[in-house]
This record gives sequence, C-alpha cells and structure tokens, in this order.
Amino acid sequence: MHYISTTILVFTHTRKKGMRKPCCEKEGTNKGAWSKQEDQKLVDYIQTHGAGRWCSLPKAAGLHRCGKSCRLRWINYLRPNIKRGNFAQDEEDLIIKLHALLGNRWSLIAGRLPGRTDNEVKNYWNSHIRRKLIKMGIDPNNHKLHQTFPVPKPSPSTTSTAQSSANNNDRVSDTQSCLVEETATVSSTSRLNLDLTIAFSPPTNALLEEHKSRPTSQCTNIIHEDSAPSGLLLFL
DNA sequence: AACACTTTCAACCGCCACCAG
DNA sequence: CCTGGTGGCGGTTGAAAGTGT
Repeated sequence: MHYISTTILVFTHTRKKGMRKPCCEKEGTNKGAWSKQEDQKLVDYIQTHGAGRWCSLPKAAGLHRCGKSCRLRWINYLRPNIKRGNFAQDEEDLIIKLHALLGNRWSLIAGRLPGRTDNEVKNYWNSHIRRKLIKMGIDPNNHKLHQTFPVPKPSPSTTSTAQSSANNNDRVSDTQSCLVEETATVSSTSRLNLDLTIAFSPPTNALLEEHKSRPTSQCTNIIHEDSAPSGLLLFL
C-alpha cells in the first residue's frame, strides 16, 4: 500500500523532472523472490541466446519481470562459476585492503575476488566486516583507528557472541591479528600498508578481456596522493 | 512455546555514464 | 550537440531466518 503510493510519487516526480520513462513497464511485472520456474526460464534463454539486451529479454524469455531484475538475478545468482557461502579469511582480508584503497566501489572490489559478486561483497561488508571494524575501534569509512578507542587484545573473549561457532571464532581472531597488524601501520603512517601483491589473485579472463579492449590511458597505476606507490595495477 | 529483537541477504530503486541515431 | 535507450553501480529495503528472553 505504502509502497505503491511512494512508487507513484517517485514516478510522477521523475516524469516531471526528466520526463524519463521507466526501463520497464511496472504493471504486470512480478516482483520479489524468483521462483524455480522463472530461474529456469532465464537460464534456458541465456544459454541459447546469451546475456544482454536486458530490456527486451524478459518478453523474449517469457518472463513477467523487469529487465534489470533479470540482469541482477543472472549476475548475482544464476551465472555459472559463482562462489557462494562463507568468505575465506584471505578473501576477507583482501576486501578490507581493497576497501581501504577503493572505498565503496563494490564492483571493482568484487572483480578482484573470483566468483564473488558486488552485491555479495557489499552485503558481507555491511553485515560482517563493517561491524567487526567498528567493534575494534576502527572507522570503517577511512580505516583509521579511533583515537579514544583502545585496541582490543586478540583474546577469545573478545569474539562476537552472535556468530560464535568455532569456525567463526577462528575467523574473528585471524581478522583481529590481521587488523591489529594493519592498525600498527596506520598509527605509524596514518595510512594502511596497501601492498596488495601478496594476497592478490590473478585477474580473471573477463578482466583481461576488459583490459585488452580498453585504451592504455585507462589503465591506471593507483598511487595514493600522499604515499608511496602500492605497486597495484588497476584497470579502471 | 511464544514473542521480541537482531541479523542476513536477495531484490529493488534511482542515478549516472555511455552510445547510437 | 542533443536525445533517448540501455546497462551498470551503489544505497536501501524488507522478508526470512536466527537468537535471546
């Protein structure tokens, strides 16, 4: 009820502002969770016709969905080679380092984690890592240690109660050791040590393709404005 | 067992960049 | 150059699952 009224409000607002029509017809399209049948239809269609042309895809595939919804479902869930489930410790460490370097650019971060999607990385950051950093007195936005907050000792008693499986305890303490190490760097240089060459996974084929197709001017060596070069080559 | 509260994560939304005409 | 269509991105939402009382 409330949703419909806000949708109408927003819709009329955008029509007024930019006279821009929505990418899909709102009427008659399904919303919410996808059914098995819908998934199957989408997979079948993409397997025979390939992904792309998202706006016309739903009609062609016989789906009562918005094209964007189809794209999201494919990219985040149905696409082959998607890694699901718990993040490994090295993945978590890499996310933290990449976030310190790139900020909330989830697609770029996810691009360095084979099999992970931007949505998954974003969710994991917001529900796990962010909370963890805050608990440890680290500002998740700038990765700096809060001045007033004492650095906790990496003892088992400091682990989270909500996720207290043995596995998680291990992960938490590992992260702590990693972050304590990092905060030491922060305190000495006011910046994280962002040398990513150690834990860096090789670029995916897609990334390499992407790189090939771009002019060299867009291939950027990321150098912090006030720090030494990280040695990380990013394809932006 | 029942309820309240918290956490997780799939999905939606609007904005913006890019490109073809 | 301008405009409209399209794809991609990051922020946000809300239902479901989990946990505490």
